[in-house]
Amino acid sequence: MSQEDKPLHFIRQIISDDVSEGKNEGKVLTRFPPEPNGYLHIGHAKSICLNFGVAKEFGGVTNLRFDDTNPDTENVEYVKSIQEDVKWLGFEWNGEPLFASQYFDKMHQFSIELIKQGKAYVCDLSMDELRAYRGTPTEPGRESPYMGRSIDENIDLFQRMKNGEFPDGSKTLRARIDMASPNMHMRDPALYRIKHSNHYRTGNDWCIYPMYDYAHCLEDSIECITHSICTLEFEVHRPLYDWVLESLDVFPSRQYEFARLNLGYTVMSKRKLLQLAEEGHVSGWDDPRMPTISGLRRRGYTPESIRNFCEVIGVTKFNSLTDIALLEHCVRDHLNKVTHRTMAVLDPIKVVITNYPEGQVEELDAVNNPEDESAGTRKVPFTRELYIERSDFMEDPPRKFFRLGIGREVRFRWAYFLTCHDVVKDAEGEIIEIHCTYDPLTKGGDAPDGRKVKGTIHWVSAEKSITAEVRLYDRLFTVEKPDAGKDKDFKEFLNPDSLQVIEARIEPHLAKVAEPGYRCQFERTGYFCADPDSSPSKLVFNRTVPLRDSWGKVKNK
RNA sequence: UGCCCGGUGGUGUAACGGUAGCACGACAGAUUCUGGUUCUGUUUGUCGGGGUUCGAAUCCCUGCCGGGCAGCCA
Repeated sequence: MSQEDKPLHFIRQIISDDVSEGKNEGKVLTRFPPEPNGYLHIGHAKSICLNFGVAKEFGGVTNLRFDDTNPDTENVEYVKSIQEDVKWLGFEWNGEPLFASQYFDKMHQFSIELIKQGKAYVCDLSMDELRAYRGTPTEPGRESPYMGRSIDENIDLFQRMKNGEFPDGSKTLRARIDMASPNMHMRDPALYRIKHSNHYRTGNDWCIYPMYDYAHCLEDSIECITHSICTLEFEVHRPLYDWVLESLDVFPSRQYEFARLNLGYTVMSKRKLLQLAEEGHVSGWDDPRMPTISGLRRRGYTPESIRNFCEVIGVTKFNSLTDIALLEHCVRDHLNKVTHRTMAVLDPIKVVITNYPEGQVEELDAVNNPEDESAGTRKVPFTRELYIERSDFMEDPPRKFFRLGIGREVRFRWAYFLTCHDVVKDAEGEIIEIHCTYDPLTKGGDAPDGRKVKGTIHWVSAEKSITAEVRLYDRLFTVEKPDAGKDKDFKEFLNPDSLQVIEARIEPHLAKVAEPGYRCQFERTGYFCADPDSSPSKLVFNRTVPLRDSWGKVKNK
């Protein structure tokens, strides 16, 4: 999609206006601020593409900043994976990765300033008491009995909180705003809580940690972020964001909110993804069925296709549910252009060519990618005994079936026209062999007499093909909104058939080229990607996405 | 029931007071050595009611519907 084609969604509009008005000297600085408490998913990709994309469009850059203000849930494994995923998606952040924890000293200084202004106080209310004092969305809260403490007393108490004199949960530092505000977040929100926890970066330097609402705006301001883009649920936090920055008279970063991505037949919360990984419903965060970046990567998705998806879904403030078909379209669209074709038989049945010489092997030329002539050709061995898909043969086919049947002639891709004459069955009546004859004059796939066939099917040599494990994935859940039910756990909707492992027969040349991460199209079936589990001695492929199948639709009618 | 934010075909979006368009999906056809790709066509929409205006998806009022807010999570 070219620059001009990109819709001017409301975030682009705001930034474009700011730049043309000369706000911040026309500079644009955004940030991507993940909390390192889980792996990134496709919803984060939307945010990444937005933040990095829009900054770049207007000549700006983007900071990668880890919002590590809660040491209980965060760790370096996540920090590492997040950096990998952002890079893999094709984005480059400004300078070194940044960490909220780098600013703990500054944030602490700022809070002393707030206390001195009379805008913050130490509160001894317990969590339960605070809940009672806070009121509800429809009823105002009540002022804390500790609100009237003197500035000196607050400074002393806050110092002692920092020094570790008090146990977890015994005190908080709170902003003094308005307990009667209709906005719950303005009812004297907690700024700092006591947490005697070891932080993966600051160790035991701190036993008080800043809350999101206090920390995030300051992180933005300290870095002079011009446009702080976040999701809709933070909309009601914006008055507090502005309150902190205005009270401290620091760089006025501005927060803008857009609707997070919801995708059908999956879940998008880190908590739920963690649950799936930890409880073994999937093999881990990078299981190819997961909507994580690492899962999609392992599944065979390309960064280009994910970026394109993030562009076409748009950016609005409307809560929507995006059709998974759109994501699949994006990956097919890209893979169609770039992947080599190869023949792989997923559910093999043997074909014997009764008039083909025993022991003869022909190396036939096959086109690698009809969409890209520069992809060249390869040799495929053709022999007397072949495998084809079981579904490509029917003993008593309906009229619309264009594949092999008794008395029917079809083209074997890049090879010959073959006509079926007979089948061999086992004791149960199951077909175990299909007997055909070939027409030597049709070598290469065309008949010199101009004869046409309705169907072309793929095949591999029984003798020369190799085996590979193929993992066929289906949607992880059986319903479009697995987490919609209030009384039903989302795991009740897990699809028991989301993974099917089969043994396929594939073209021998794949043994040489299919390094883990190698993507290709198995003709007529789908796009596949060699898994990290794959090795030269045991090839393993993941099905990224099946090809569109208009025959499947006809058949199922 | 308080406050905040939303509502355009089946889905996702565009239209910035002036012809409701695009993409995905679905359906039909053409092309094709992949029932893939490509191409063509069809289908379906401004939440309701008032107003302002020559003219409203757009501005105003009102109703309805959906989402968010009561962590010492982010």
